[in-house]
Amino acid sequence: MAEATAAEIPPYRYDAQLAAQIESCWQDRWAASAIHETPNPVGLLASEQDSADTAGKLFVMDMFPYPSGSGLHVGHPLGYIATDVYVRFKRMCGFNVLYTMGFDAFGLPAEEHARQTGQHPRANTEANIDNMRRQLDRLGLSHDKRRGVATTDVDYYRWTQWIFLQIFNSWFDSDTCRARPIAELVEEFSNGVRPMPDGGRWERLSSAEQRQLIDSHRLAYVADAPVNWCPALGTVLANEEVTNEGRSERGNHEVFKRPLSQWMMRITAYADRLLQDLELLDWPESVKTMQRNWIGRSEGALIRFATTGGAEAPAGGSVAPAVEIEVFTTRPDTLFGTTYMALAPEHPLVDQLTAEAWPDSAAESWKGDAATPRQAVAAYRARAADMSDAARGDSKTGVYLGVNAVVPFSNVAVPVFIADYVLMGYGTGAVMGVPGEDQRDHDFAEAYGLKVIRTVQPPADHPEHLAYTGDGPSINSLFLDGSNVAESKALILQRLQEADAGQSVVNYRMRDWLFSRQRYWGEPIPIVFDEHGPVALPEELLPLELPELMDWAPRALARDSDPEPPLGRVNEWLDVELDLGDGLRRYRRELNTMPQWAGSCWYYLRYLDPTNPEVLVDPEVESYWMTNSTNGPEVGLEGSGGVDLYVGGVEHAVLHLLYARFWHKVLYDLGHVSGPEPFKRLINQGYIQAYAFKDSRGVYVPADEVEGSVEAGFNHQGHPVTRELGKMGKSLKNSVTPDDMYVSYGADTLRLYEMFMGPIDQDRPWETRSVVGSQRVLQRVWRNIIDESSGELRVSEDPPDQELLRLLHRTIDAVSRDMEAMRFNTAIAKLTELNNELTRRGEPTPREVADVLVRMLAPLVPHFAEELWHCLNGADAHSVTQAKFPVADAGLLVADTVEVPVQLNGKIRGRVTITADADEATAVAAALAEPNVAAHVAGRELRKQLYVAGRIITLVV
RNA sequence: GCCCGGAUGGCGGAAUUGGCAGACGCAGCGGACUCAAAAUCCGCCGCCCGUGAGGGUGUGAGGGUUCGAAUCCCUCUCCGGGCACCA
Repeated sequence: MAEATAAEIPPYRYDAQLAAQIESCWQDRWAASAIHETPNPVGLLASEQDSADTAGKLFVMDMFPYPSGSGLHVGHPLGYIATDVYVRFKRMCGFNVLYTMGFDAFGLPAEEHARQTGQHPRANTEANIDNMRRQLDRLGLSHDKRRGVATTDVDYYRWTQWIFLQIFNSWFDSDTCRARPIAELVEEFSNGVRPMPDGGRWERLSSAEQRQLIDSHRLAYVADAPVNWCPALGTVLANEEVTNEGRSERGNHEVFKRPLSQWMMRITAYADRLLQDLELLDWPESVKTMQRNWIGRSEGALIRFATTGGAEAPAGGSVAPAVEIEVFTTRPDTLFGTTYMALAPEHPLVDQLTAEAWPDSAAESWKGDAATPRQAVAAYRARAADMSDAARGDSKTGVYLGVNAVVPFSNVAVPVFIADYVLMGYGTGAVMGVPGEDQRDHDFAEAYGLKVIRTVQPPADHPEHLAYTGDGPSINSLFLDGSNVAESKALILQRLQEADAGQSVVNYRMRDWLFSRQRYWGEPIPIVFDEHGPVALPEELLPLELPELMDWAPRALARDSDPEPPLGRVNEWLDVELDLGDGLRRYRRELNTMPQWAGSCWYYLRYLDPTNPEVLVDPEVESYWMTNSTNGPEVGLEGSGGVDLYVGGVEHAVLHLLYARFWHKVLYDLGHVSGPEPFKRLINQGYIQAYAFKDSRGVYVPADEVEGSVEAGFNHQGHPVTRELGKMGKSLKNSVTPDDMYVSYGADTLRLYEMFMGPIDQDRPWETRSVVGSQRVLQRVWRNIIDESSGELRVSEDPPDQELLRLLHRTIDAVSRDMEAMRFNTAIAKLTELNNELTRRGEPTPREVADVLVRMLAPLVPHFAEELWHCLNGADAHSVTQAKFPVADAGLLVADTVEVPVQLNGKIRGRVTITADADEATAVAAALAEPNVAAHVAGRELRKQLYVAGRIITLVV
């Protein structure tokens, strides 16, 4: 059978076998000649050769992958292929392009996978990286291999720790709105330039108090806060890592709020800058919107309410100081519609406020069936604590504290409740209940029989049972009456300020970033503790290496257990004797590690100067690659700096991309980078989807074992199954691996197919049976240049005729523009059209055409093009990588004559061929002479005529 | 509920942003070559009427602007994504 096959298939046909030979041959030669290595302007990676003739620099990146170990499917490399095609194109246009790929190897995914396979995370991670490298190398990606860092490299995380120390040793100066070294804060406090928060004097504080004050200003700080504890993962999680349903983003496990002492990053200090600087970025609008929503800026007012009644004076004390409740509201204009007050159950004032006994005014429904307010509060709190945030969702419940609050100006007393629907985490954890203008408050008021006072006049047809949130004149509002919402807001704010009862304020939804993880596989935090708190390790002690632990798995997996960092199991590591300036002393190490996001916050910077032992990145190298003002005609986006093009999945819209922007801004403030933003242009590549099949029980069956068709129905081992479209992956049993495609078609065919499937940012369904189309295209190109049976060139030395030459240059023009705009699907279509014309002619291809065609194909199918390039130019020729991308001859783009459609009363009635520079009269005359047009005009009077040059002739009769 | 995207042949998609709807590919149909099949090459391929030339109709639905609308405006339907007691 093998013989028969060999006899039938021409020996030099471009098939999977030949493709594999070509691909491995050229990959070896490219590697040997270091052809993809990109020089830096200075430093260890500078080149001796002068590279002055380049068109400029370009820094292109993919979001680096987690080496998760289950290997790649064909959906993973979509973005990588796209960047590689673009990078190769730009190199051929003369750009000095930085392009490489690293691995995000610390963190939960890698450790969870290691846990499942039982291997040590380091061994597992290294094996996974090797496997992924092999799969990716096979695609022929033109990475500069010298620059591909892994976040788990000691040489890399040494600098992650260094950045942590930079952040720890900084504070946010809200006057200048930027981070400054902590030493400057100490200086300002001690020399009196900056007033102390409590009005005291720096020298009067003990050294422990001084440290406490300073520590409370740091951008990285330890705080006791309610955090997201995920027992199943054995760690706490950032808000960004918890889903709306109150479960872990990774693994979908239960998450509970519990107070713990944890490392936090003061990202909230940067909320406004993170928001404003989005304007500088060329990012998808949807990602910007997600970040805006996450930051959640809202303008409103803080209003203070006095309270009456309530708890008696503390034992032994005199009179209890008047307790004030502070609320945040975006609608201060509705103040006089306040008919109750509601606090979060966890609100710190609740204990002070709660009365000993129910006052006479208390309605039965407010008491929660309890004998005293304290009992009611205790019962209600116990119930609330047991529920996740999400579960607290739907109900509108609460209990009365037995105490009243007083509305400023009107002096109306309103009852104070604690209520589920008020969240401690937003605003002040207390709201003024305004049933007239807020639907949630309206629901609550209805449930507890509270009054509804409208303070904005609703339209006549507004239903009685609904809150009115629109604009209108204020009513029932004393001095606000008659003003509209905006006017009333301004007016009440002014009066509140004068009365010292409130002020305008900006509130954010975003919280500080919880930075500790009770996990082994992460960067150790370079901090030790003495009896007063955290002490930074000096830079000389970096890297602080992660100890090799055999017993690394998390243990605390029960719901009520406490987090237990694995690093605490190593006694000799836990306690350490150091001389940090005060002589040799014992310290206790920080046992938590950094979250998965730490390493990915700055890897793009290390790509620039990966081997620099002195600094994170040489400033000259950094500003060379990260300044993009000279590059591209974009208006209004200059000055952000950053990676020229960043491609990755939309799933990182708020996590990685927000954290990285935050770190970059801190580094910018401290003078370590030259611009305020890390990624100037962002593209989210779409997902590759695939059909998945379910049997009658609803269980997924392997998609590659399913037979049948849409018409005939699908079946698996004789049983009918149903088809659906979903994300490719193990869970849907619908993965197709690149390795499968390499065996059947070769890497270049896979590249071409993935780029041809559709626009880069669109989801698209994978169809293995369509891949053959891309292979056939390459086979036809091959046949137009190489004789399949002899392997000889099929190229003529004659110049192409005018018609072919014009087609060639039209193709160059269109393909260049498509490549620049990353519209690879249409670029491929146009190349296919040109090649189809060559096939149609059936003659040997003119060398000039073959040469240009091969160069245009080189970015898309680099091995294939390299092979043909050397067939055309001899084995000793330089690489097609170093050839110039063809430039269209403008003179050949305009034809002498054009065929123009004729539109009569809105319908196309024919086509006429006229000279390209014909005027309207000539064009219309030609149109009227066209038989079919003439027949339709049939003597009627021409009412209107129009000629859009080269496009259309429009006639109206 | 709010905010973004989408919807074009049997399928993936194209249309220079208001100017020939369906490029290119898959699938399908017909032909050439072949003893035959595969491969290759040539042709057809939205729907309806017509032998044909051609005519009608057609870009989720309805309306509008325009000489001209897949593209702009209004109303609606469906699909995908994000946010959601955020005071």
